[in-house]
Amino acid sequence: MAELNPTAASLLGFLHGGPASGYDLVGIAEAVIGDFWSLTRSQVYRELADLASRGLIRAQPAGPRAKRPYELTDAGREAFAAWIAEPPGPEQIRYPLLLALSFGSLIDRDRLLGYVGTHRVIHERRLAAYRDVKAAGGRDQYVRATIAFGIRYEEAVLAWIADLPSILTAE
Amino acid sequence: MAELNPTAASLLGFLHGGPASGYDLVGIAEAVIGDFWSLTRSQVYRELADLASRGLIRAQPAGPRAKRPYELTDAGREAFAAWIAEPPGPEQIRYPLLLALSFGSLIDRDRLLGYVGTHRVIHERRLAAYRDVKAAGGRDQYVRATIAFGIRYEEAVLAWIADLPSILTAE
DNA sequence: ATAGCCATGTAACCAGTTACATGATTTC
DNA sequence: GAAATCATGTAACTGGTTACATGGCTAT
Repeated sequence: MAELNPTAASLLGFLHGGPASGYDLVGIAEAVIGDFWSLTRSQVYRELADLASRGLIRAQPAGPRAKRPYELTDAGREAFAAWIAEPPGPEQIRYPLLLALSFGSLIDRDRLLGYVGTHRVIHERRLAAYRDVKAAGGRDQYVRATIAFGIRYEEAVLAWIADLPSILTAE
Repeated sequence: MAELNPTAASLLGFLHGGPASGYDLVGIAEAVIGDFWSLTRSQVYRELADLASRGLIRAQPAGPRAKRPYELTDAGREAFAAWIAEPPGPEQIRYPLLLALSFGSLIDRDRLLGYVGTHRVIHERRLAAYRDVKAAGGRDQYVRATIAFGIRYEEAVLAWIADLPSILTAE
């Protein structure tokens, strides 16, 4: 039995909450893990087709608008359990702003600072949004834990941006 | 003229420092941008072949061990300038530990805490390594700025991990 | 009835990873 | 002359993105 990739595994994870269609799953995934695990519609449909062909999920009779909910099978539950029993790998960060910054000596200084300013606004908004979610309370403790990560992360980025002038004007 | 992808663009960026072979570039990239922009050998050789076919770089006569250094062409310099003049996109984070945590209700609690502990050690080591680099000083201000990011980031992750028990024992 | 959104999916491409394969040079 | 390592690259696959295409349902 081939291994699950994390994206497929997360679909199985969400199906523990009951049957859902591809469309539903895209929405759930964006809301719950979208901040640190991106996925696209195409990918979801492809993985669902693959999971179904491997017997890990089963299509239910189509509902209105050809909505095709999938349900977990016992094999799917087992495959998820096997996946989650493996230690999670290291995180991957790809940050184009840092890439641009690495080549700071080849960029016009004002342009570079403009990029940083744009990102500062983005991170301020995200931090505010996370704080709103946190203040609203609710959700399960695990989702709250991921939001706590988001808050720490955004705070760190903003602190770093605040530090930048003193790093970049030196010399 | 098709756009450059960030990986190809970074190769052009490094070639501003003088001719370098694929092997050299892998080493430089890992050292300078590896913490927030991963790339593999295969990718580098493929991008170099592509850049050469587009006239953005030019192979120099091979040295010992078939070492084939490439140099920037004027067109390459222009292409890099055009790339860097575009605002950098949003960062992408893919963090399997957060994914596992999202499904915390489906995991044995001790196992989950074990995963977190493993990552705490990893982040502690990385933070220490960044601080060593910082203390050693030197390098250009832009590289120092990316290291400052790394320090802020690792500190944030560790602070979050320290918070976790209070988030997860509630309820 | 028609406009807008819901919901599905396919196709083509591009980027990233892993595994394989080879030969030259240096060091002992 | 053997072992280690430097340096190159190819092949095959997997995963991720973008663009395209279609039709059903709902609200007005």
